[in-house]
This record gives sequence, structure tokens and C-alpha cells, in this order.
Amino acid sequence: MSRYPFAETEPRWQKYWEERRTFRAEDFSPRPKFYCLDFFPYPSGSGLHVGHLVGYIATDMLCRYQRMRGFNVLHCTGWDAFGLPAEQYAVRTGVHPAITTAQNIATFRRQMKRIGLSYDWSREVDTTDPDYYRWTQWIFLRLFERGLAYVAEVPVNWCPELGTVLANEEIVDGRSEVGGFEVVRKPMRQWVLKITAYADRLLEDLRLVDWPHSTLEMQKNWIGRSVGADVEFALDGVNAKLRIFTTRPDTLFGATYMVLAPEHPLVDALTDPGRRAEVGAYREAAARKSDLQRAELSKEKTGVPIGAHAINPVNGEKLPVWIADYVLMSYGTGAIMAVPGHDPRDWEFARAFGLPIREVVAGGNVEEAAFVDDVSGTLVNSSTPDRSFSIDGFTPAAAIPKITSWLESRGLGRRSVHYKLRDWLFSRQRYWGEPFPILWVEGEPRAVPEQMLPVRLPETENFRPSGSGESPLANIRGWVETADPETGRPARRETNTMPQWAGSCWYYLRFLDPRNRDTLVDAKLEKYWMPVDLYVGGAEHAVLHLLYARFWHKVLFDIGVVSTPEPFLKLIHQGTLLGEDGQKMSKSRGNVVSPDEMIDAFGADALRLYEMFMGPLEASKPWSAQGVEGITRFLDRVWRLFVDEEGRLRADDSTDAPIEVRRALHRTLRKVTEDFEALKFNTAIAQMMTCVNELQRHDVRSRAMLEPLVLILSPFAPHLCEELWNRLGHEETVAYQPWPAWDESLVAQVMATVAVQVNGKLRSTIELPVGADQETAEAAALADQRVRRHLDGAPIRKIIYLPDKLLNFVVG
RNA sequence: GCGGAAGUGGCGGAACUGGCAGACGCACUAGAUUCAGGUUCUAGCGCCCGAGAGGGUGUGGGGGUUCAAAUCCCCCCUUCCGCACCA
Repeated sequence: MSRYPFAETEPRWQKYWEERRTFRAEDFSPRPKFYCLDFFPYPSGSGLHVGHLVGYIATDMLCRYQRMRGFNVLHCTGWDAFGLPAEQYAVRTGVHPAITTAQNIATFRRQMKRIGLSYDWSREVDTTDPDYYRWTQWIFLRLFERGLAYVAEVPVNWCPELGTVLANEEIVDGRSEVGGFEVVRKPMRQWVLKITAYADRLLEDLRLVDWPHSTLEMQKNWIGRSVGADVEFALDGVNAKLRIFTTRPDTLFGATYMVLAPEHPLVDALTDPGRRAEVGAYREAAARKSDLQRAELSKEKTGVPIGAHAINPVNGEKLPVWIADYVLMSYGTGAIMAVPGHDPRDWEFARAFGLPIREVVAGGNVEEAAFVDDVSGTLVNSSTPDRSFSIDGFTPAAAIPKITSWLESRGLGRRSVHYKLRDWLFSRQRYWGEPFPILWVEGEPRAVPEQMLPVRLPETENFRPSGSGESPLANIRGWVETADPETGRPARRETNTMPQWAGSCWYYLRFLDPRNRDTLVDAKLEKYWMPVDLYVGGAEHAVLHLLYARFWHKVLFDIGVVSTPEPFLKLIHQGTLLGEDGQKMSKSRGNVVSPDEMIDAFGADALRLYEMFMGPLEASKPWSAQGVEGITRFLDRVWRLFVDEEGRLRADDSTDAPIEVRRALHRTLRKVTEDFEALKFNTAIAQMMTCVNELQRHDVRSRAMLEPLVLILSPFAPHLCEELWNRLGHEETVAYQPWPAWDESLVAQVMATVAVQVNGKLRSTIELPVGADQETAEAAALADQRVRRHLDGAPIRKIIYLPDKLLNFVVG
């Protein structure tokens, strides 16, 4: 039996596409544009595994389909190539990260070409290329100019033993992954980007995008906007005010104590001398705990009173002030009023330390649990002592604006909005990243003039940490020490580098105009191609990459570089591929499947088809080597429809075929088209299998039947279909052939199978002409022995008839 | 704990807007082809009873709505992902 000779055909067609530049995107084509983007690949040392390919194959199929539908498709890729692994490798082996990176990129590119991805390779970009990072630096300068990049002392993970700062992922159980040394929090001078200035817009504009529900929710939670009130509490005997944030100002009358974060700046001034030792010990213990430990130990509330008292502005009550690590310095104002009756955390704390619990919202039982329902409750015990103000009787929802404006009118507080989102720590103490275009002159940061960009990463042999916590760049004195180009005064270069997120924040723009030396992207090209119509990648980047990229995009929008408020219109996350054992693919489990071994054994088309046939794109699903074999059987069957045992073309020029076959083909044309629009590749493939089975059963050789099949299969199995298309006598690539239309009259059913039920149970099916009326259907059904037996002479109470679908007798 | 997604044969999965559950494929069984293995072709394949015809039962569990529920509603269980006391 002849089989599809993939080992010979596939490289041949790949070469053809490369030589003819088949997949070049055409700038300013009058055809409608379609910009389809994959998440930016990080070229790791281990190469691609089959799981990485799911998204790439899906977008490739869609792009091939769109080209046939007449779209001008932009589909390209590049390399997010800065990052830690190459640097760690350099430290171990002395091999320059640029060399490792170039090798990894070569592997990735080769593997991608081997599966027949239809990228426009002329647009390939690499974040480590100075011609690329020059524009990353350029964007940073725009942020710097606008006050969106600033310097702050931020604690980092400092490992004294290794003499370096560690990323979170380099720390295991509070110790360095390498060597297992102690890691401590140490404040260092860092660049921070003011993403919080865009919090509202990042939240609001989520309305403009078509993204998975879960991702939208994650972004909303990450931004974490909450509305409430800032309230000022006077302090007993101290000339200072304590500002707290609450989302429930309606419960102000229920406050029974106050809590500050242990790091709160007022703690020192407020602590009673007699309590100093205890307070100091608690603060020190809290400082020693990492964020993680603080969260883990959260089961049991801890805290100490500091001996000070605050005055409740609504009733003049004196409330004891505590410090406790369940209050975070980084959120709100770092201080709260505790209302144990109506907040579960305060309730637990009050119970643990015997503090009073007061009910101010009736409707629950505050002795048993905090009552938090802000819809059904009614305010009680909430009047000022002089009765001049009261919110008693209101629901919390109604009381909140009332008390907030009362506080505002008396200068005691005001409506306020706080976010969980924090500013973005943007510097790394590493070599293999973009240098900051910043000079330090007399202690002040100054922008490197634009015409001096890029600030190149200097050559070095020594990638070891400087030992001071600064990046290895600090060791390169000839680079660090320079002069201010404006004044000639001595200057020191910034030695931090940018994080890996930087280059991936804007790569989708560079693809539009990758070789432009004058600007990041030509405005006309940007207007033509943007926004990205479909963005596909893993859910692991649902928050950070997508939020950071949106932030940069909005800044670029504000300065007129881009014309759309959002970069990515539609987003899809492909599911993860698990190993054959159902576990996540990983080297250590030894269940990683490499595309190279699959292509060697089954061919690229089989791999592509199988990855899409496994199940819905978004679902995670386990790999099956036997499944790939099943797909090769299908491709071989297709091959044999066209080519006989001797390798000769079987197809003839006849146009007729049995009506069942014509129907099957046209139903398939419709189904595959519809499934493409919905990105349901698995069911599209199933339908093509059904169609091929039908063609084979009738031994169809008609060109009129076979050619449309080649066309619709070509996005899935492009090598096989190019080969068949060519053998059918066509000179040109199949890639731009018009997508075949289906004939509506052949898709329409003539006869319908109607299910006949008695009391909702299926008893028989009858074949009726489409649109048969109820009388006809009943007569046919009643003529059926199997139906009659179940009716058994019982009175028919009701008959439900759905034409062409179902007839249900309700009896008894 | 909160937020999200999901639970269908031995396995991956299919099922429009509530209307024949299990398309398509894998695995398996039987038969044909082949010297044989592989390939290919034909048929069968949820579970239970039955020689068969046929009957019963069945979409994580329990209730409900309906002529009719994988699909809608309520309660519960499990798995995966994200977040981690956000006042």
C-alpha cells in the first residue's frame, strides 16, 4: 500500500516556500489585513517540545485559511532572547550569552521551519539585537521624561554568600537555589515604573477587548480597585493624625480598636515607652518573615498593643492602637480601623485578644461571626452622641455615601480609591538585559541623548556578579565611567539592566516595520496593521506580560506612536499538553516529546494535524503517540485517493459523483469553514475524516470532488496538499487559492430522520421528507410496530412534534 | 478562604438555541488480504439482562423544572489554574 512520502515532500515544499517567499506580508495591500500574533518565544537551550507548538500550529492554520479567504496576513515571529538562563550558563561555563542565545535561536528557527509554519521570516526580530533594544531604550526615555520611571529604594533578595541579588524563581524555601545559601531582604536603589498612574485606564479599557473571561477577571483582581473612604483619626495626646482606608465607612461607629502595619512610620512615635521592647520585638519578627511566610502563618492572628489611643471622629471614643502583620503597609494607608462585628479578619483578631465586638449592622449574629452582608443589613447604634447625625435604619449601601459626604463636609475624611496594583520594579542586577540609557551626573539621573542610542551592552568575559549587589556591568570600569555629553562632567552609567518583560512589551509593533532606522514604527504602517486581530499564547502570562504590554501601549498611545488604545483585540490561551503519563511535560519526569522525533517518525503534517485533533484548543490534554499514528493513517488514505500504487495520479476530469458523496463534500466544506471561524480545529478534522471515508467508500476519482478537499485540508497539512495540488497539474502554490464555497442546495437535507418517542423515550426513528407535516409524521410513526407496541392502546394525551427532529407521544 | 475553568465509554473527545448521548480517532475483538509480522479492507465495540428479537440503565453525586435535561435551577463532591489577610 502506498503511503504519503513525507520525508521527501516536506523539505521540498519548505524550500519552495522559502525561495519564493510565499508568506511575505504585503504592506498597504488593499486586501483586508489580518494580524495574527503568537506569544513571543523565549529561545531556551532545550529547544521546542510539542507542547510549545499547539499555539503556533493553531495560528498557522488560521493564517493559511485567512490567506485563502483573501486576507493580507501578517504572521511572523522573533526572539525574546534576553534573560537569566543564558547568563547563568555563562557564569558556569564562560560562554558568552550572545553565543548561547544565537545557538538557541538557530535551533528554534530550524524546528519552526520543520513544522511548516508560514511565518514571514523577513520580519524576524531579536530583543538582544542593538537595533531592536535601541527602541526599547527609546521607550524607556519617554517613560523617564514623563515621570513614569523613577528611582526608589526597594528591598531585593540579597544573597551575601553568592554576592548577588536573586530573582524569586532562584529562591527555594527561602534559600538560594544554587548552593542553598541564606537570602535576606535588602533595600537597593531600583528603577520603578509608575504603572499605577494607568490603573484606571488599564481596568476600564478591558471593556474594549475580546479576551477569555478568566483572564479578564485575573487582570481586574490584579489591579484590585476598591472604593471607600480615607478617614482621619486624631491621636490621644499626640499632635498627629492617623489616616486609615476603609471600604465600609458605614461601620465607623462599630470600630473598637485600630491596627497599624508593623512597618507603619507612626509606630515609633506612638509607642508607649513601657511597651517599646515588646513592640520592637514584634516588628523585628515581622520584618524577618518573608511575604510568603507572613501569608503562610496567617492562620493565627498575631499582634501587640502599642499603648496609644486614637479618637473615633464620629463619637469621640478612645480606641486602643495595635500593630499586627495582618495589616499590610503596601496597601491603602497601612492602617485600619477594626470593626470586628463586620469584618471577619477583625472578628478573629478581636476574639484572639478579647477585644470588644460591637454590632452596628443588624441582620446577623456578631457573637458567632462577622456579619458582612451590605445589602440586607440595617444600620443600628450609628448616631453621633449629640444626635446631629445618624445613619440608623439605612442599608449599608445607602449609608456609605451619606456618611462619606458627612465626613467630607467636616473635614474628617473623603471618598477615596485604592488599588492592589503596585508600581513595577523595572531593574535587574544582571548582565544579559537591555542597559538603561541613563547617566548619573552628580547624583542625578540624566537621559542619554536620543541620538546616542543604543547604549550597547559592553563586551566582557566576566559575567560573575560584582559582589556588591550591582550587576556585572559595574565591573567594567571603562564602560561605567564616562562623561556627560552635554556638560563634560564626569558621569557614571546606570549598571542595572531591564527585566525580560521590557523587550516583549512592544515587539508586536516592531514586526510592522522591523528594519526602520529612524523610528520605532512608521505611523502609516502602524495605522495599517494595528491592532493585533488575534493573539494566542499560554495562560501563564495572563497577568504580567499582558498588563505590562498594555501599559506601554497606552503610554505610546498618549505620545502618538500608536493609534489604538489597546494592542490585542482578541486573545486565546491554548491549553497545556501533558505527557503520556498525564503529568506536566518536564525534563525531570522524562516525559517530554520533541517535535524532531515526531517529524522523523510521522512527518510534520501528521504532527500538526494530531496536535489540533486532540481536543479543543483551550483544553489541556495528554499526548498519545498512538494518536499520531492514527493521523498518519488518515493522511495515507488521503494520499491514496489521489495517487495509485505506482505513484500515478488517480484523479480523472469527471465532474459527476454519487449524490451522497457530493452531499458529504459540501457539508464538509461548510462545517470546516464554520469551524475555522470558531477555531474548532478538532471537529473540522473529524469532519474531513468523515468526508474522506465517504470518498474512499465510493472510490471517487472525480477532480471536481477531490480538488476542494485538497484546498480545505491545505491549512492543516500544507506539505501534503501542496504536493497533491501540484500533481493535479497546478503550477502555483495552494496557499493563495480561493477558499472553496459550498453549494447550499447540496447541504440542505432532503430526508430527515425523525426520532419517535413515547413518554420521552426513544422507540423508533422514521425517515420523512424534510418539512413533513404532523399528520404525515404521526401516520408514519403509528405504522411502526415498535411505536405501537409501546402505545399499547393507551389514550394519547399530548403529541409534541418538531418537524425534521422529533415526535413525542405522551400517553397514560 | 476568594476568583475562574472543568467533570460524558477502556482512552482523547463530539453533541446547534433543552429534542436520537457517545460523531471522529485511539485501544480492543472477530473476519478477509498477506508465506509471516506490519500494512490495508470489512464488521463489532457504554454498562446490565438476553442465543436473538428486544428490554432496562446511563453524561461526578443528590434533588428540582419540563412532554423531553450532558445542556436550565438548587445543594454537594472532585480535579486543574490564578490569588493569598488588599481593610
